[in-house]
Amino acid sequence: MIQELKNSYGHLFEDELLNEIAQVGTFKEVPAGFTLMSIGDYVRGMPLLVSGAIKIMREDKEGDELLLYYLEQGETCSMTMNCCMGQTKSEIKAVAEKDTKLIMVPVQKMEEWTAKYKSWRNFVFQSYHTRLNEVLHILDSVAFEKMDQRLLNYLKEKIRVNKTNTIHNTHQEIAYDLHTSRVVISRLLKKLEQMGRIELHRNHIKIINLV
Amino acid sequence: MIQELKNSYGHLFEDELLNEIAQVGTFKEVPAGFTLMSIGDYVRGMPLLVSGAIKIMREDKEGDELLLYYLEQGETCSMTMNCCMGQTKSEIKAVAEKDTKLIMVPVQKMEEWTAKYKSWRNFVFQSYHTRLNEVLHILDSVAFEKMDQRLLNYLKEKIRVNKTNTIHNTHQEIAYDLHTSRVVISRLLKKLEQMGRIELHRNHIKIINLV
DNA sequence: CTGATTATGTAACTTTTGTTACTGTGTGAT
DNA sequence: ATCACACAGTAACAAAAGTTACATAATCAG
Repeated sequence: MIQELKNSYGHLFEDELLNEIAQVGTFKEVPAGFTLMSIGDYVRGMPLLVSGAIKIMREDKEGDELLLYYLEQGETCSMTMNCCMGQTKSEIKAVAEKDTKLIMVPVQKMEEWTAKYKSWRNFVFQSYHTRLNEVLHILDSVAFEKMDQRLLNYLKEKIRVNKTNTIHNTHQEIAYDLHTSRVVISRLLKKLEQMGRIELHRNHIKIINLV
Repeated sequence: MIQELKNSYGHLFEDELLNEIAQVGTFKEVPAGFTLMSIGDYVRGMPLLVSGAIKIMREDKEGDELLLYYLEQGETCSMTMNCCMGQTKSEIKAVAEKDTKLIMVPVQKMEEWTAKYKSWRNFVFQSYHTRLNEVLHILDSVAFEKMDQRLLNYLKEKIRVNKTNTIHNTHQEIAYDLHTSRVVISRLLKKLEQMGRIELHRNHIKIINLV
């Protein structure tokens, strides 16, 4: 584990902190599609991403969903910290977007390290900073843009995170992520295909040019 | 200033920190409607609210606006911290909702105090925590609710912050806050009036019962 | 008082999004 | 092969939100 840790976090944390993480953290490997957290779960640990990506979604009591952002290598989830601090249950859902390796750190360590290590403090602040900005961008997208533009943003982000030109999702899954209906997504995707920007296939979409 | 400071922050910070704030902070008093910050402004200080309330709005380059939340006594703006950390320009607009008293603290002090005072650290974390949650709730509202419900939420929050049953706004102003058009707001307000839940007047709305 | 300005009411229409319903077509299990 | 099922295409319609246009009423400056 210590090697994985150093590769992803060596440039961020001092050796002493890396050792502490190695001591109290537990290594986890989850396959794509694995649900790491659901709405209502109690938060026990803080994830430090080593490789892969995790999809973070907002989910309300009625089961309405909305994609917030992806966690990637070297990142953590400030939403988790958020829940820990408030002693509240999770209001988000976390699903592995790819096969993912991560280290879980008990939440009790968080405050201790915040006082002890400047690098940890910066990491936590940086994380809050990034997540707040990402949530703001999603808010911009939902509040100011129409569904066709939101779909384009979605496809672009998806190929960035997955480093591929083929998106392996059904129209229904995309509809869930954007909180709309399958018919709406099929309609808009068909338009993109007619513009020659994508190719539609069963269970996957080939990206030609999103500009 | 030290007295104002103690009233609002005495229970949060130790005396030593209160003294430091008093030394480097500048006291400010602004009237309702005063714009404290616009999009593109550089962030020079961090506001500590002493009394009153400040309306925080998201604003994009096209001038689209959306109300995010209100800052109240004893609170600060993590959006400000957010901007400071990233060395970026402000992506929000701040307007005094009521006559407001506040203390401006130079941003340079932030990191220094974060290392030095546990109470400050907690305050900053708590602030990020609260703001992230508030932005999430706005996101829920925009993503999952229809305009009639969003308008109700808006009116409720407005009377809570202003501690009054009369809202002194034009329909156009409300439309800006919710990022919709004046006609839509007039339409929905008229429905609420017909339900006997509000009374409409020129330049103000009397709240009867929002349940 | 008069005229200009601002706020509101409302009709008529368009656009966008959401819903229902039905079709056809791959895919995989047996 | 055949059956069941999940996925996608599409039409027809409904609902919500946005737009344009105009009328009327309150307010204010001169």
